Amino acid sequence: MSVTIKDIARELGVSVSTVSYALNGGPRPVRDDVRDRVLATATALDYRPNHLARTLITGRSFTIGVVPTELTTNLTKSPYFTGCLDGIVNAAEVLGQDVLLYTRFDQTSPVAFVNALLDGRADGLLFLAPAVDSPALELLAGKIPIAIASGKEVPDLPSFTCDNRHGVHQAIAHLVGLGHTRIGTLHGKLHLVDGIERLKAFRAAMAEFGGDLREEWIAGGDFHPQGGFDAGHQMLSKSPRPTAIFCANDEMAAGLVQAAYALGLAVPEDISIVGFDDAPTASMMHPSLTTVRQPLEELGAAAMHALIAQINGDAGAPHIQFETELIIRKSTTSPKEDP
Amino acid sequence: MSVTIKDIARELGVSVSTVSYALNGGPRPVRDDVRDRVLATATALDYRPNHLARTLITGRSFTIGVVPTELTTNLTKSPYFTGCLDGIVNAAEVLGQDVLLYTRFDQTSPVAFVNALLDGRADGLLFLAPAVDSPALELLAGKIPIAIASGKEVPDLPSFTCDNRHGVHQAIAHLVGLGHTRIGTLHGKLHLVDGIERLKAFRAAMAEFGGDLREEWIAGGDFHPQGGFDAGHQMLSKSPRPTAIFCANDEMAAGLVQAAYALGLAVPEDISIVGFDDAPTASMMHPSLTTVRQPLEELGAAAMHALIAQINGDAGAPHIQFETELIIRKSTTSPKEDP
DNA sequence: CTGAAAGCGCTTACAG
DNA sequence: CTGAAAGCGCTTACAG
Repeated sequence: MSVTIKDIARELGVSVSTVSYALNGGPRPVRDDVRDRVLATATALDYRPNHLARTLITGRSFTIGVVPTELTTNLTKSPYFTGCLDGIVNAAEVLGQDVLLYTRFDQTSPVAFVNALLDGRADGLLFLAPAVDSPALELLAGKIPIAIASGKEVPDLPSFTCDNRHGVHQAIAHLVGLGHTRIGTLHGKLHLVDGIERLKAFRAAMAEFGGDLREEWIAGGDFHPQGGFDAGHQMLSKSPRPTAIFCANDEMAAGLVQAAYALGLAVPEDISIVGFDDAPTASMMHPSLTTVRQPLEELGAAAMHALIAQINGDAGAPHIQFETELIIRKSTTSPKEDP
Repeated sequence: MSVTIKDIARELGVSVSTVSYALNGGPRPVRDDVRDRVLATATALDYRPNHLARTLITGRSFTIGVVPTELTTNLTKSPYFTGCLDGIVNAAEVLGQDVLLYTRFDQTSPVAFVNALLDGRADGLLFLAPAVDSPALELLAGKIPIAIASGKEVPDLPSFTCDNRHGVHQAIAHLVGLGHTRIGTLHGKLHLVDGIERLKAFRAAMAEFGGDLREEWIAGGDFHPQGGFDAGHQMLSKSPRPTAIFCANDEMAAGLVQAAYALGLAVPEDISIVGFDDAPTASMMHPSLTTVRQPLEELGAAAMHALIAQINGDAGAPHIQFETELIIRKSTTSPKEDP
């Protein structure tokens, strides 16, 4: 039904190999006039190469599969996801790769999941914040090139994260510097590396600075705005409440700000709030959000480059931690004097 | 190198057709014990079906290609894009489709571009805000199922937009109702339908309401925050300046707010600002943004469903306009009395 | 420089 | 219920 190299070959009375080599410009030489006629006929017949057939033979699809954590609804609403994807897509263009989003997740079995990822369409897989307990990475390792963004380190697989420990330390040091001692945290999902590490780093920093660490000032917000609102609302309703709260991402911080407002609290006067990521919204919120910036685009792009390097046979599986940067805005100030 | 149905057939001493039918559960019946042995052997050998080979024969990839307007850097930073993509991805999961992002654009020739999109990997193409002068749609029509989001209507192709005319009318009516007569606009890209229609609707509404329409209060902002800042800064520096500005999207509105602040103007006291889209940032900005909401997720999802219907042979190419909704927030108020 | 042929991993008529 | 074979549209040794 669609035009193939066979049609061109028949039309011209040459072999399909000649057509193939002419179309590809090599590697076998083709007589100039033959090549010209092949090209002209291809255009005349409106020939279009079939990427599938070529990939089936060459084993290269020039397509990278992106595997998000899990398909929660509104995946693309996540600033983490879009930030990384941005870097990935930009790098993909430079590297001549297309991006296949694996949006279907067969939760019934890891095997089905893994099979779906190994169906031949992608030359490599880029995992975005994989769950630490996901068996997928182990099942996949060695079977296809893989790079990991914001996941746990796996031997022989390149991985890219931000320096969570240092980032959280910057945030807590900032709050302590402002005079806070009663500091709480809204942590993220604890099956994700970023969730685990930021909570751990929070505890470590509080211990280091001798802050007033109370378990009721530690709550989970699932990395989502609503979770931040709910957990924050509960934490701020208690007495005594913290004078500052570190949130493991900006989305929870946004929810927390709303919770504070709902309780009639002023931000930052009554409660200082720090986020993480420096999502696009952070600078536009009211008040603008003090946050720990991680370079998500660079992270996604670096993972993409490492993946392509791996596909091309370049050895090396770097584990890179990107530096974080504390961005001080208007959501933090010194605590009020105790009454 | 990887395990194929041939390996299973050889292992069991049956034909590849039997293996194929057993694996697929039909359509040809396979004796129960044979089927069980095939399945067991497939698992034992760690067999994984090759999606490419199957697609090559069946002509169905269960993959939809998403074609963004153009690959500007930071594509995924656009709330329009992520909003639509969100709906697309959600619908894709429901419909059992994967999403291929066409990120490489061969700007050198429309033919090369079209060929890339017709390479066999996608069963259908979903265009996001295609340029009105792009030859791609005409070249592609009839060769592959297509659905269009926020593009111009093409006969026989399903298309989905919001009701730009009514949306802009709502915005201007709101401003006029507040007492504004000196109203300007920051328009978007004029090679996109949304850009064209919103500007046209602005002129129409101003004519209808008898507002003070001046050409120097009409400027282009390219749909980007920086463009909104630049064009807004210039417009607000002039004298007389408008008391209200309608922006063709929220990103430009955000830039315009910054421009107003940079000039020492208060929002909304000195200048009322209305956006379009109701992007996630709109409610979090300071001041929160009055804007015309269009249901981007629904729009993306509807386009996806129409595309799949088309692939499945269901006739009909609906041209649907989604209703807009005016969301009144804090960036608009009555103009100050003239001094 | 060129052609005939094998083969990538599948599906599916065709013939029992 | 099953096997042998053709074929999807390509690339690439093999043999001139």
